[in-house]
Amino acid sequence: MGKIIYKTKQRDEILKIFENHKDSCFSAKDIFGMVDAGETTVFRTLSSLCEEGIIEKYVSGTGTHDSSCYKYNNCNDADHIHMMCSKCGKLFHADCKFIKSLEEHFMSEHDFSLDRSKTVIYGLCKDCRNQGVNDNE
Amino acid sequence: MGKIIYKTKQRDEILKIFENHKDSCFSAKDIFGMVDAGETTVFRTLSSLCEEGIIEKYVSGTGTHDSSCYKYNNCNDADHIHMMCSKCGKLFHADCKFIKSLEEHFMSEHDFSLDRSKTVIYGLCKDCRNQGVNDNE
DNA sequence: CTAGTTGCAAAGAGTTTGCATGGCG
DNA sequence: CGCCATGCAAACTCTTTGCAACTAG
Repeated sequence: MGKIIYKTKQRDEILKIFENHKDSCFSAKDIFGMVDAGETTVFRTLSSLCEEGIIEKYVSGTGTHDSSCYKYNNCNDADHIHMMCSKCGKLFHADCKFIKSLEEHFMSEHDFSLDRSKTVIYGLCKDCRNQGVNDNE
Repeated sequence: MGKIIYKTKQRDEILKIFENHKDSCFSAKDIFGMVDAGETTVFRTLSSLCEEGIIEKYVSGTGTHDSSCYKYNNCNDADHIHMMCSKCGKLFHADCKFIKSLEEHFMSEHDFSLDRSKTVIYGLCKDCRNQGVNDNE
């Protein structure tokens, strides 16, 4: 059957970071800088945690060298979806009942079962819109 | 003022691919394999076309080696949003009025101006759901 | 002729793999 | 003690940059 997961210092440290910041996104590099573990271990542990469903992998298309980011998966019970500002890169929660009807719409009208944890709505957040700055880059 | 865009064989070939497959996504590598142009040129042309708003850049978080993909931008006049199946990777259109209210909701309730062309809804398409196969990878 | 374009080669960032060592169960 | 985890170094993928030759306007 499946492999046994060992409890090690490195895995523990990494896991704690996500548990203590359930709403934050971290890149592999972020994590690497925060724990006492090798790069390889960080990547491998992140992969494992993803497979185990404990964290979720996201892709941010903001910069030139885009790196994946990882976040604690507390979407199981919450009715929210993520919004990412394409300008500042911040991640927000749409934590409301509307999401329910969103899912229902996609299911009934488009035969598509929306995956709340994978979907990210892109756009501009309030602050970035108010700044009105239109820097093309 | 802005730079003049030259009409070259390479740019032309690349552009034609997108125009002839307005609903398909291509990675830089795909394009590279389809035209007679150097890798650098492909990347640079794709960037240019993005800046000009002719195509759009997407990020696909499906595999291990994630590469960006590019698609013709026919979103200017259409009221649709994209749905990508996390299993088969196919891209669908949600081409309906609901999107309007979706945008309105995010704006009024969350102060977030949704970017239709960047946003991709992830989930499972009809076919993949019906197959019922739950392959973990 | 001039400014934008091409493409090779090389650099660069992010991520994965090979392999020997180390540690949990 | 066996199997999984660790981490260094090296490989690999995707993308960008430098630079000299080229070409559209």
